[in-house]
Amino acid sequence: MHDIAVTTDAVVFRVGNAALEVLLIERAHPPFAGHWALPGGFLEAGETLDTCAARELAEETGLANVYLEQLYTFGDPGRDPRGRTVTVAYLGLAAGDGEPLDAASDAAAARWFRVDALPALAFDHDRIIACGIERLRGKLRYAPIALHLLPPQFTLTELQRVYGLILDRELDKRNFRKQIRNHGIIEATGRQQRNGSSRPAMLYRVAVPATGR
Amino acid sequence: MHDIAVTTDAVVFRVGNAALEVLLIERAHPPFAGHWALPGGFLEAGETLDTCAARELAEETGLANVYLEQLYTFGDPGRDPRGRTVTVAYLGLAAGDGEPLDAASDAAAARWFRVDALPALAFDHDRIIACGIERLRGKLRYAPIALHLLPPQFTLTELQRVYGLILDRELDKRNFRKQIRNHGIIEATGRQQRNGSSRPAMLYRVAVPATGR
DNA sequence: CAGCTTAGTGTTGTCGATACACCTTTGCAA
DNA sequence: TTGCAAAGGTGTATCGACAACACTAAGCTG
Repeated sequence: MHDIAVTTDAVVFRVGNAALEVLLIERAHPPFAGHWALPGGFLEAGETLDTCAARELAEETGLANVYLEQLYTFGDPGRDPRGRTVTVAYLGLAAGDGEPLDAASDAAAARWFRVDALPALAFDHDRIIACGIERLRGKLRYAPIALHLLPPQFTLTELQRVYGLILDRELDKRNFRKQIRNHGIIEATGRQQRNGSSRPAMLYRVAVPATGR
Repeated sequence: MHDIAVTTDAVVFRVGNAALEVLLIERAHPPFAGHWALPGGFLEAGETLDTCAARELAEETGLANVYLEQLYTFGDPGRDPRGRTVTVAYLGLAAGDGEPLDAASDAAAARWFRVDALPALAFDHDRIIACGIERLRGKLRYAPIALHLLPPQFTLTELQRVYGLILDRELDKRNFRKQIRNHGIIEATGRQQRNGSSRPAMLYRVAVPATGR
């Protein structure tokens, strides 16, 4: 109506080898062609904002089945050289087990970048990523979102690594395990995982809180 | 660009006589003329989202100098019968001391309603208010936002009343005062307030954390 | 000055968070 | 076969945050 465009952008995190990583695409078209940016694009006629974020993410990077929640909306005039654009940013969490990426649509490439070594970014996407990190850290303290950053079965050491890397500090193994057990949101599967030449670790999964009865 | 309009809406709370209240306007024009709704309106060319929310609130209700922060963005297709509209909702907090309201612009009237006795609302504004209450309760636990619901000087009893009404449960006076003192975000002014025929109460204000030095 | 109304104050028990060190299980190589 | 390297797994003591709980103080009114 007032010549305003609405887009969504997704800040998708995973925990890589040794650091928190964010998913970026290389823009195939102007503006900012050749620059790295968050996956996202224009809201289409019949779809919800949530759907738009998931669709654009899948189109440009091939990632599906990613946890997504709304993050913040950015609409400063001048943030897009094409004209007035309001973007609804989403926070996404992907398991670190390396679902393959598949750049397509407006993306020339798609890659994970360590959050402490980001390239130059298009638009105000650096601000949006900073906002995402802040939210991720904050929410980790009171919500079990870290589970979205792991495959369906995982060891306690892996889970602790996720917390440690996001909060950027070392955690005590015994205290960590005690907390997790008290909250009771995960449960042991019977299975174990062997990691090379050391003692195997118990695998855990998210506990479903006694449906039915 | 894609025939999408962007608006802002403000969910402004205050603590009234005996309950949490939200500010509504009576819509002067279709759609939903005569219905109650949140104050808000279309984003204009050069302004930020924050500015738009403050401007629309001031235009329609006369309230200025209200604390505002972004809440959530609603964009489901069908939420506005005129066509596709995405609204960025804001959470607002006003002091309960009764700055007078002044309905104008698209508002035929402006009034405070108890959140437990809301009229029928336009659009999806009931959902937006529910979202605002949830955020207010959640944030109260870890951020000193209750101070925005009081005048610059206030008594501890008043502050406790604010917390109690928002959380909807009784709080222990001694424990409450201990917590507040420990957090150290407010300080005593020298002044006292007389409330009729009883002992006067000490007035407090927000402590500025030692600027300068 | 008696009585009403609101302001203001401390102690105790419980629970969650932190700090901290050793034994166990496996694979591999000497 | 043994011993060594590498990661898994476990318990206790201390401290600070939070909940429960009852009386005295100051001012006004009749």
